[in-house]
This record gives sequence, C-alpha cells and structure tokens, in this order.
Amino acid sequence: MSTRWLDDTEMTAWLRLAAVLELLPGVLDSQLRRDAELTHYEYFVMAMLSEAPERTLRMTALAQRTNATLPRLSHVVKRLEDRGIVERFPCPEDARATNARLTAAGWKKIRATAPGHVATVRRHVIDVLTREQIAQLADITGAILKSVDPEGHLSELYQR
Amino acid sequence: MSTRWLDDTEMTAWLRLAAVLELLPGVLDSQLRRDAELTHYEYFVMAMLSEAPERTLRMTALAQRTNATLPRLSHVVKRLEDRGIVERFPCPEDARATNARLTAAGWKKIRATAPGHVATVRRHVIDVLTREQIAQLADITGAILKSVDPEGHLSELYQR
DNA sequence: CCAGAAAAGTTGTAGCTACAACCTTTTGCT
DNA sequence: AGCAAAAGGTTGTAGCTACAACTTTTCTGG
Repeated sequence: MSTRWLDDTEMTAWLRLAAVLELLPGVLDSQLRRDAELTHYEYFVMAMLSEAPERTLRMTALAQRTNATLPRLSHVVKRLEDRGIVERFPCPEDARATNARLTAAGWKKIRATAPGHVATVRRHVIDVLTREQIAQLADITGAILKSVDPEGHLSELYQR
Repeated sequence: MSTRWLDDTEMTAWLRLAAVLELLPGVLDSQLRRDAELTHYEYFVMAMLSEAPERTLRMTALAQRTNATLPRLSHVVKRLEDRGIVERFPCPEDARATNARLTAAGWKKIRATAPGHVATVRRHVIDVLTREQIAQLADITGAILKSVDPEGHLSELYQR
C-alpha cells in the first residue's frame, strides 16, 4: 500500500480548500455574531425551521438538515429556547421524539438577520464567482458530500 | 439597499458548500485523532514546519501559513511542545519573536502519519473529482480566499 | 406477547478556539 | 535621544462541539 502523493495541481486545490475550511466559517460567524448575536450554525437551524411546515421539525430531522449530531443540536436548541427563539414540545405521534418550532420572535429575528447574512455570502462566495463556476462548485461539493456522508442524509442536496 | 436573494443554482451551490464546511473538518479530524492523536490543525502545523528550512518558522509566519490567529497557534504549539513534537526558542535577530522547530520525534511522527492523512484527503476530495474539476476547485477556492483574506497573507496560495 | 435491540433525546465533561487583556521589544517621529 | 505607536507573543476565560453515558419509548423476531 504505497502512498499516492498529491501532484502540484492536486496540492494547490487541496491547500486552498483547506484554507477556505479554516477561514470562511470565521467570517460567517463574525458577521452574524456582531449583527445578531448568532453563530452561523444557530442561524442555519433557524433558517431550516423557517422553511418547514408550521416552522416545526423533529429534532432528528433538524439535525440531519443542519449536518450536525443530535447532541450538538440538543445543546444549541436549548440555548435558543432560553432566548425565546425556538420552543420545544413532545411529538404527539411518537413519545420518544421532540419537535422544535420557531417562535414568532424567532421568525422576526431571522427575517431581520437574513439580508445581512445573504450579503455576506454573496460578498465572499457567490459574487466572486462566474455563473459557470457556481454550477461547477455545486457539482464539486455534491461529489465530496457523497463520499463524506455515505448514509445519504443529505440526499436532497445532491440532485440539482 | 434591497436584498438580492440567491436563485436556485446559487442556493444549491451554497447549501452544499456549507454542508462541506460542516462535515469535512470532522472527517479529517476523526481519522487523525484515531490514528495519531492529532487534530487536522495540529497536523497542518507540523506539515508546514516540516517543509520549512531547518524545519523552523517564526510563530507569526507559521500562523499565517496555517490560516490561524496567533493566540490559537500559541496554545496549539504549547501543547505540541509538551508532547515533544515541537520546540520553541527565542529568535536571535528579533528578541520579540519566537521560533518553532519540529523535533526529531515530530519529524518521525508526521512521516508516519502522512500516508493515512493523504489517503483520507484522496478518498473524500481528490479522487471523487475529475482532473478538470480539481483545476476548477483550485480556481474557485482561490477566488473565495481573495475576498476572505484581503490582507493577502495567503498570496502564495492564489497563484497557480 | 414479550425480551432484546434500535431509535430519539438529553446531559455531563473534556478539549479546542475566539476574544480580550497584557507584557516586552522594536520602529518611527520630531 | 526619547516617547508613542506598532509588532510579536503569551495567558486567561467564556463558549461551543465531540464523545460517552444514560433514559425512555418503539420496533422486531420467535
């Protein structure tokens, strides 16, 4: 099992991707933290809830859509609940399950926060790329996700 | 300043990139943690040192090459020093500065660890893409880095 | 129909990162 | 020269995430 090292092109691509992995989350977090006292993950949780029917999702479904483990989500939702942004209630159909719902205050907050966040995403990602590159990025990240998430939790994100 | 929302293509690309941002670091960390008791960032610090002359770099230079803040690097290097992987010593030319050098044990460790790490990068990133996509990825991440790192610390990463 | 396995969450804790505060040395101005 | 500002690092702490342990409910095979 001799190692296949990376050639120059591969190394450049990987080093840059690793740099993006390191730097981009911090950029997103700072803007949201400064303007709304939210982390990017918290924002993402709110965004997923805001698009769900009744603005409600079961914890497991929410964890999958936000690419997180259940323990992590549980902690985050508890903090959001303390701040009045979401509320939790037992699921009627399954006594094991918990539903999380975006409150009216949470809905108001994400509506107020979304423009600034989208502007940040545009400034650092979307608007620095051509239309063609945006399509390429979707394909590339789609391929990576398939290998990183073999159970296919994100299947809806794979297809165009 | 009315918000320009993301259209379908843009949203797909962004959601997938956000998922990669969330999932890929964990994949890299688990493999390194399991096989070498290292985080990906620690590995990266060692890798940058191993390629430097004398396997030595000033803390500031090392922080820039690893895309991290100085406080973060300082904490990490201290832990690596406690483990005998790097050593620190004052810089002769500038009494403010500190040099970090990879020890013999550190050199041995990264040589033993590199194959497994490269295999992971290949499996989840490089080998799931075509040659063309790898070049596209380098361009795309290069463009993002320019906007994320305006001071140009990573300038050597921008050019092919 | 019931014992064991799986599923759904929660909680506790260790460890890492961000941020701020601080110290020391060097640089720049006048 | 001399003093303020900038550069280079370190340290302390709060907050978030990963991992493991645990509880409760549901599913499944015999």
